[in-house]
Amino acid sequence: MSGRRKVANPLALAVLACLFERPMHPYEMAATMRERHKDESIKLNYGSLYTVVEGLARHKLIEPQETERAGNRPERTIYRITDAGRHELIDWLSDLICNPAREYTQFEAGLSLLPVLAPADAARLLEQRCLRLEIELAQAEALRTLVASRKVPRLFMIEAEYRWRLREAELAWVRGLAAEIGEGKLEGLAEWQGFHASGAGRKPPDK
Amino acid sequence: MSGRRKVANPLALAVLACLFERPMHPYEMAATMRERHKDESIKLNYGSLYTVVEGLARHKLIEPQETERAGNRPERTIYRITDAGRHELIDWLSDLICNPAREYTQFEAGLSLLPVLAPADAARLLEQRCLRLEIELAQAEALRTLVASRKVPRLFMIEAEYRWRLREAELAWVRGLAAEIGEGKLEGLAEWQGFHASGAGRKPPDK
DNA sequence: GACCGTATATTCTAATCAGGATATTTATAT
DNA sequence: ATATAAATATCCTGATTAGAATATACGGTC
Repeated sequence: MSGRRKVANPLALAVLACLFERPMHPYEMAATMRERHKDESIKLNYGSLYTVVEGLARHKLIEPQETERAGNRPERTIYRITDAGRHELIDWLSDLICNPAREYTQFEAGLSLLPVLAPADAARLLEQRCLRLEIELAQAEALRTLVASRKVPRLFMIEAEYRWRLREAELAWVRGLAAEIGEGKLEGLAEWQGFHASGAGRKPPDK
Repeated sequence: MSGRRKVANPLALAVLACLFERPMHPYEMAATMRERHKDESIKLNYGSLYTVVEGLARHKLIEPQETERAGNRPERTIYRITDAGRHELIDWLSDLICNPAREYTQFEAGLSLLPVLAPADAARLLEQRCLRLEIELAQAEALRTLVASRKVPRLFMIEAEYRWRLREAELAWVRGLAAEIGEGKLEGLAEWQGFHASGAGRKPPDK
């Protein structure tokens, strides 16, 4: 659970996890992550993947095993994990699991500036969000069914389950907030309205 | 609710919000955000702040109003928001509020790779997380009291309330998961254990 | 057999970002 | 009086990152 990591991108963790299983070339790692839907939890794009692999190799957490080519395709380098890499993987992963980290989400950023919007607009937008969250959750239902039918073991979709739970909690809370504003019950609503009625944010007259 | 923004860093949104109130120089924006605890929801550091302000000015969303110096301190530039900037602020903020965005959190990344850890270790780490979440929530209690005492209107801490709610939901879920693993009730646990008992992740013998 | 879309595989580049360096002023303690 | 710390204010630079560009192969269809 050491200090700052040499390679900090979570994608690097996914790379280590792939190579923990068996040696692969980068493109195959990407394919593996996609197939297992890990790219929904860890941002994956090729630009970053190759940079991250390079970084891991530079720090000896992984190393090239061989380069080969199939037919006339571009040559590809197969990497394997090192002992240091295995250690880093476990250490890093343990860290992520046991230490709640400060995260900066888009919605929280938006909420923190909510007073900028007029109360009525805010209420309408929050209701919109509820609708969209409901749609999202309905779509997730399909995946739930998949797990329930034992086609995919729950363990392998545990991160999706976590995401749903948080979305549900979010929905419940946002619904409440939208209602409170809509029904005029939020503390401080009068001031908020007053602030906007008195022309906040309009272009100030050039004196 | 347009496509990709010219300046995408949420800090830029905070800058626009500050200038929506009144003209300021960058350092004052930072001080304002800190004072209002907005830096807990929007990542703030000086390096980014000045870059972002420059970007906003380049795109005419804000513009320098005057430069002044107090005593012998570095000269400072006071910016004001433009009409385009006011529009962008409302548009962007509305977008954040009404569209649930895909977020990549550290914990979700960790969860998605949970099978890499041995079940017993995973359970222990998840319990650890619960303890730390409890501490976090206990500390937040102080802020709750502040709001309850009407020193700070609820509206101005609404983002913190949201964060607590999600943390509470997380705690409940993680507790459940840790218990299921600990008590051997998780579906697929036997396979997971077997996988680790059979030497997964140990250095493969060089044949 | 010519065409088109998708899969295989990597590299390049422009832009963004975080962290620290810099330099002065004011407040506090010695 | 002097040292030290904290606040004021900005800028620089290396590292990271995302998106696009590149190039070949394969599988199906008209």
